[in-house]
Amino acid sequence: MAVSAAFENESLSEKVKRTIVDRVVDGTYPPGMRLVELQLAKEFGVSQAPVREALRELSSTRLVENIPRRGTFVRSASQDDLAEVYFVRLALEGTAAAAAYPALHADPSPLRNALAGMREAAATNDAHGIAKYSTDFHRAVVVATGNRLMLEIWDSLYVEARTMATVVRGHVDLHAAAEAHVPILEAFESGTPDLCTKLVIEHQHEYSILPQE
Amino acid sequence: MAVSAAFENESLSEKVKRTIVDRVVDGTYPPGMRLVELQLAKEFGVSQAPVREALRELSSTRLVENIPRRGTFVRSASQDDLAEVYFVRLALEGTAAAAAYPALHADPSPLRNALAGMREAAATNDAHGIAKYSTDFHRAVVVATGNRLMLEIWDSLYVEARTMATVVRGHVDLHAAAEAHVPILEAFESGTPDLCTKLVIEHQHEYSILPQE
DNA sequence: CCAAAAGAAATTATCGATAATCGCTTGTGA
DNA sequence: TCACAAGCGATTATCGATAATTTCTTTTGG
Repeated sequence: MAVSAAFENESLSEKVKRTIVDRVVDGTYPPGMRLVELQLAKEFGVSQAPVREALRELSSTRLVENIPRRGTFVRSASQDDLAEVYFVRLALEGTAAAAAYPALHADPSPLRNALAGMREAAATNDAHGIAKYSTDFHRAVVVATGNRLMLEIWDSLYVEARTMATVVRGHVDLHAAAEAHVPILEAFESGTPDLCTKLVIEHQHEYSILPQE
Repeated sequence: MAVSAAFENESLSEKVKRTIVDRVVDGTYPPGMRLVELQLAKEFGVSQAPVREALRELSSTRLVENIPRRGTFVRSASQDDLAEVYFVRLALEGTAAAAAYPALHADPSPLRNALAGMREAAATNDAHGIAKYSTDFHRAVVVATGNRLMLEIWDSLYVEARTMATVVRGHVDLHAAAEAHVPILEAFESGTPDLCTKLVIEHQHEYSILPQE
């Protein structure tokens, strides 16, 4: 079978979705490529329905673009598109930071664990790991607000996938990427809500500019 | 035929979608109600596929909730849920305001038109109109950032639908609601980006608290 | 009388087939 | 030669039917 079978309890359309996400992220399906429903269905050994469903869902997250009656295409990860994502992250995470302060000040372990993960990944030169734990770190801030809607929206930005693409392609200094999170952690531990917001926003700005060569 | 036929060129699933949105907003499908695919299909005279597709899409916009293999349900518009929406709006619109400043300072007509619409609606005691133009006003701020992703996310919050529900049910003073937007307009015309952000956030706060009786 | 299990009913997920539509190619007439 | 229309191949949108799963009901054993 072509689609991953990792999560046994998953629906077909979810498996298909994960597979397509992977292939878009790793470049197997390059930007602009047309994704034909029946073609993918054949490739994955399923019928059109789950593929169509997966594509529609990915379209709502902007990983692909669906034009009615015409088809769906892999979105270009152009600089402009990435900039839009970073701006939205800035809005969400910046606002989330102050709201998350009480919870994370009381228990900063989610941030600490993520930082520890990043450091270990940096030590072993593990780009995947950096992407994962960096995502964990930022996600923890949103989680700590207790706002499920914001978390859902944040998740729909596919931060991990995009971070991975950036890290893998962009020759990012892994150690520096890990340590860049330290001031934010410290602000939650011993700073103020406003400082947290400020640092999160600055952090976002750095990365929204860095990734271009 | 049960589904509206207004836009002739629309796909079935879009017609179905619009119909469901209408019925959720006007309370025909009350919060918590289970929406059974084949049942709706029969009601609308279509097959399961377009209904399923419509429901999935509405699920991605959070108007309904889809639980895999279990069904989809109309989301409750509880106070908590509304608070989450307002917090996300605060994050998006607050951040958008400063970024929108140059464009709206140069040409504040979208805001002016929306305000004019609100005033007219208030004069004729038109709750629908207030909801529509108030939505236009806030949306214009997001539009002016030029960030399509943020606009899509903002749109997915169904601000107009929720505003309408609030206005219709909540005995809101229409004149006051209209005039509350004046300081924001003035800030874009003759203030600073930071002031815009500040006022937009305050405006959001007011309304995130007002609607409870 | 109650808890667990077996069976039945309802509903979602998926399938394979067909209808509708789109974009391209080819042919036609000026 | 070129604008345009008819025809064709490819693909999306929709259908009706079936498989898989969940939920509800009933039965069984203690």
